[in-house]
Amino acid sequence: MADGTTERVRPRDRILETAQDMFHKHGIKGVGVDAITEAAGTNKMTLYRHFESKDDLIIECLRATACKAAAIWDAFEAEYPGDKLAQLHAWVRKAADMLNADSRGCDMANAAIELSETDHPARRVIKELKEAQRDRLVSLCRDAGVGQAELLADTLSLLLEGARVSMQSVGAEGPSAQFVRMAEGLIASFRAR
Amino acid sequence: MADGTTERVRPRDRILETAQDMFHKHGIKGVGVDAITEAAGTNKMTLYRHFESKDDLIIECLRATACKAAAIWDAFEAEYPGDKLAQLHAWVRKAADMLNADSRGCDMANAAIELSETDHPARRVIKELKEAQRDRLVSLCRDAGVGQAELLADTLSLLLEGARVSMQSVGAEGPSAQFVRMAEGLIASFRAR
DNA sequence: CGCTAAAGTTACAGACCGGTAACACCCTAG
DNA sequence: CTAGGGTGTTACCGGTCTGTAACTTTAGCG
Repeated sequence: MADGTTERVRPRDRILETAQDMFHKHGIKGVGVDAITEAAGTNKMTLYRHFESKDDLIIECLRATACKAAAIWDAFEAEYPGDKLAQLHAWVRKAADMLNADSRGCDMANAAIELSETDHPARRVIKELKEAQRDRLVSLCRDAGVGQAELLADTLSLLLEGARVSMQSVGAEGPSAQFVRMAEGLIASFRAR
Repeated sequence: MADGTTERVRPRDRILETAQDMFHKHGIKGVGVDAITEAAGTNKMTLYRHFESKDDLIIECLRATACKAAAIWDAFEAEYPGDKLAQLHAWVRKAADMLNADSRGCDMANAAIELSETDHPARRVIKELKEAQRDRLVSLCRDAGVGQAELLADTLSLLLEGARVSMQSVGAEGPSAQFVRMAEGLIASFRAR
């Protein structure tokens, strides 16, 4: 303990990272600020000096995860520069990898379900970030030369979203196990016409 | 108030009905037993005389909603006796209707997300009930004479599950708006081969 | 009527929650 | 060396949560 990694990083970043991880694993309402600060090696006062409230922390966490997701998208472009179809297949592969590696699904979708209050401040952020991801997938499908790009993108979106939640209800051996086959079949089908 | 409807129904059933409704609207962790009993026109002691714990109440609520879902399935058979393909299309229509009528999604999926503890007693019930629904959809697809019935059923499952959660994150104008077109397209595509 | 079982009432225990106040500390910039 | 901002510590507030105890009231039924 007391290693450089833990000590050098600013408390705010440690809190943000820890909160992301704990919200993801245990859900937002399943984690209290005390548990977060303790796991982050700090205390509640420091948290409230950097974040207005727990709701504010939640929002910052969602923005942070959205940033990480954007970095993954950028990696597709870096790996297959200009080849949008290859990037689309990479998206399918990456989505499947993340399904297998983690069974707690999408933080934003989970948050939307947990925070049922329609006027919760996090809701508009969730919608905004999810719409950005949707736009990105639509663009990818369109630039890959697929007809009805929006319909394909939306179908893939729902498939992935469904796979992530199905994982949590029926488990990994359920319908989500066929995600890659479904997605690839859809892409092929949309390209054929 | 104090009308026959409220008074005649046994407290246990009133609690069960009210809890289902409130869990659905506000989430499981978003509503306490006090609020449930008050809304049900009774009190906490009576609740705990009929249910061992809140977890027990949760499980009974999930079983009750599964029963209601089963009744909807039975209605398909009653409306199109023997015509499995018509029943499959009725399933799509009904799913879309429920998407439009209510934006809080599937109680079982929501519960699975909210109750992140892997050993929560409700988890095995959720899995069991979801698997039963999956089996039913697979049978319907198979009996409708569709090749690769399991794959079609699983794809439709994920699409619907995704639509229900997408509804809660991006809203009704998001990808879920295309659910019927996607589902019908898939059925047609699977039947064509 | 009178008995009994179910239901209502009140109060409480013990834990946890988000959030704040007051104060001591330490590290670094000047 | 010193001043000051960031951080840690402790204690606390008011509220909510699940669950229980003891007692009173009500309702059905022979």
